[in-house]
Amino acid sequence: MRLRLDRSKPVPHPVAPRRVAVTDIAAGCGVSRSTVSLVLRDSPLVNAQTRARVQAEIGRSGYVYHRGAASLRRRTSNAVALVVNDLSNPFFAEFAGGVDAALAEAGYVLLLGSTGESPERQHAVLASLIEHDPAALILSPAEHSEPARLRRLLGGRMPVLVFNRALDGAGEDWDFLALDNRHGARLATEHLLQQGHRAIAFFGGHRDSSSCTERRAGYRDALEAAGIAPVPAWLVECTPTRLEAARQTGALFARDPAPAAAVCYNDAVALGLASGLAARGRRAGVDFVLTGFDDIPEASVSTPPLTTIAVAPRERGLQAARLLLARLGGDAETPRRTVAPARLVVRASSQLPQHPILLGDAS
Amino acid sequence: MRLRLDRSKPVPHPVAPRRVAVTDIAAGCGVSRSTVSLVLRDSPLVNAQTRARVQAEIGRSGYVYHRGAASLRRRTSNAVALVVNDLSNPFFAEFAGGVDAALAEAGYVLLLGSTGESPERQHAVLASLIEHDPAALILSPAEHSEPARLRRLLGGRMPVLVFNRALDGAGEDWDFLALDNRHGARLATEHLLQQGHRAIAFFGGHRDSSSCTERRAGYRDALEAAGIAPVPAWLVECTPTRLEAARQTGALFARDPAPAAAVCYNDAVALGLASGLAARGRRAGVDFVLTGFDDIPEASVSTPPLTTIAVAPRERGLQAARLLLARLGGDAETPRRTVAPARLVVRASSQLPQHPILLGDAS
DNA sequence: CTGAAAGCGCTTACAG
DNA sequence: CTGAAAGCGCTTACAG
Repeated sequence: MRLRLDRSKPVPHPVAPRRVAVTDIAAGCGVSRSTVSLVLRDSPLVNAQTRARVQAEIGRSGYVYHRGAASLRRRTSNAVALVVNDLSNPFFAEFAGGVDAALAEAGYVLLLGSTGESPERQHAVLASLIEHDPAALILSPAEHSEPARLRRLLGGRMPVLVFNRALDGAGEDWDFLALDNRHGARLATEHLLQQGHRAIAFFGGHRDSSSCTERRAGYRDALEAAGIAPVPAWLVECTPTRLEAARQTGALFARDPAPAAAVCYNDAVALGLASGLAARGRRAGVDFVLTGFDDIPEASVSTPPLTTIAVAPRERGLQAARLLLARLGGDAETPRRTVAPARLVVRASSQLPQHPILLGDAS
Repeated sequence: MRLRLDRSKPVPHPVAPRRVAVTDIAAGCGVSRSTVSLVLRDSPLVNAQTRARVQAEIGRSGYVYHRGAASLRRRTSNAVALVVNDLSNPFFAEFAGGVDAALAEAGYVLLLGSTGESPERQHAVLASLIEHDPAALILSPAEHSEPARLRRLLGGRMPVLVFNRALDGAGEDWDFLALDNRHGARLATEHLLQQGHRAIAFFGGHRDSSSCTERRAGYRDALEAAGIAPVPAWLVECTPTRLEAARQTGALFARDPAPAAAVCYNDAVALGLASGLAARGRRAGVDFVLTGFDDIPEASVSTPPLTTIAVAPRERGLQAARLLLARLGGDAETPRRTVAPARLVVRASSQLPQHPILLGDAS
């Protein structure tokens, strides 16, 4: 799917008729265009009766303010661009919903693009969006993004907030809103430790993704704090989809001793693991415990319901938009890096029913 | 949450420095602005060497095409506005994802807004979006929208496609992409009938919403075709959320004889009903069967997995965008009303295990 | 094949 | 308090 950045074709239409413009309003009520403009922008300079006449004419004529023209002249914009991975992913959909809500409330408009995790597509989408001169950009970078290339494309044109995935070296002046991956994974691991488990794997994700690295670090933190040496064979990689996780289930049990619990990279992986276990005659939450990450809607209705780490993506969206709006408002105080809290949500998948069996070499 | 349509404040910034514009490119390589413009738009009129020089200068200078200015002059736009209910709803998130993909492929950009089912918010959001002069609009109307008011606001300015909810009387020139609610509900009902059930309720939704009316009609169609008279007490209304559905479960069993099966308004309602049944000691898919509508992601992982009607929201998004792009391209052939197919997805919730018990007065 | 001029719809000093 | 003039960045006839 190639993006056409072709400028010749957007509308092969017969040219539109001239629209109602300030000129028409001015003529319609015998004032100058300047006066109409002042009325539009609620200037206190205009005489009340003049204002009323102009407003009546505006109502009558079906006039629509042309923001493009105003932005061109004033060199400002009330659009904010948001680029995410994919709206089919509820995490990003919720995030986008939060961004949208905060922007609408502030009178801004949202320009949306998606990358589908492809740096090429990301480049094309951003190139297309910046032509619309957004006042700011919120970017959840595709995996394998090149910070320097993004920097070159976006320049210092506008405030940029990077979400979710670090973009090291892209520039000190870009904001970064991070999820607390490390702490979240630590919470999940500690929760399993507290229930007496010691043979705990880390399942899913790709080592070269920053969020996976961070979550693994949190897992290791918790194990080390408990005096447990991580078992390398218990770090199982897999593409973070349900299907792949189900397929990779066997890898968890390839070596002896096998783990009896797993901190999963995310909820999709955890749900896949649960069905992979079922296929091998084991039951999640009964003879194997696990935790997820994200708290997607399915987590609470799956069987068993999934213990997971909630990151409140909608709240992150609100937060991201507000942070950026504050920058637009001239705020130079707020630190560039914000880490959003992660919260443990305990459900049945991590709790053995009735007679908890302590597995592994519990001390 | 009031929308500010205030025009004075979007950017309280110090004014931006002048950007690199065609004038600079022209000066930078000793040609006129006209020539630069022709190069930008890939005109074949330009001499190959001149073109090369101009392109080199464009690359060097970090020039970014200003679509706002071009659109102003040409009276065109390559933005399309999309207004949905709420991105937190996976149905709309998927739909928006499809719209986005089709638009991006065609070189268009997406302006997104959401109504949260409020006609007031919808009005404000649309008023804000049209100031950005979108080439077309895709609108999934909020419940209780007033067609005439929308018509007044939007005028005949641009092609409009209404999705999902009929907007009668808004204008013959607007496209309408409908889901086949009636046929979908009929399929679900027939599926239950084929398994021998006759005591089938219709559960959830509000009578005054068009999609509920249509789905009820499909339910009635199937019953009547099977020679069964609908029992009025088996039409149970409830707000289509999981929680409300769980609360209303009792209403299904208020009268004797009680139904032993239900066609639910949507998946959320069906899942709520399943937990409401559990709370009363009945098990969905074991001693009560049910179907949903939408095929949300949870449907396949719930317990039991939910038989439902798939409407493929992402495909609807692609379809909506393509339809509108065709209109922009001058297509006058395509009929104004399109009905998207609904497909039955059979899972365990509608199938009694092992020994199907025929309930009600099976003939 | 290239350039000078006008204009899209708005706003902003600057006069009055 | 109001108006005439210039200009944001682009494109489009029209000459040459």
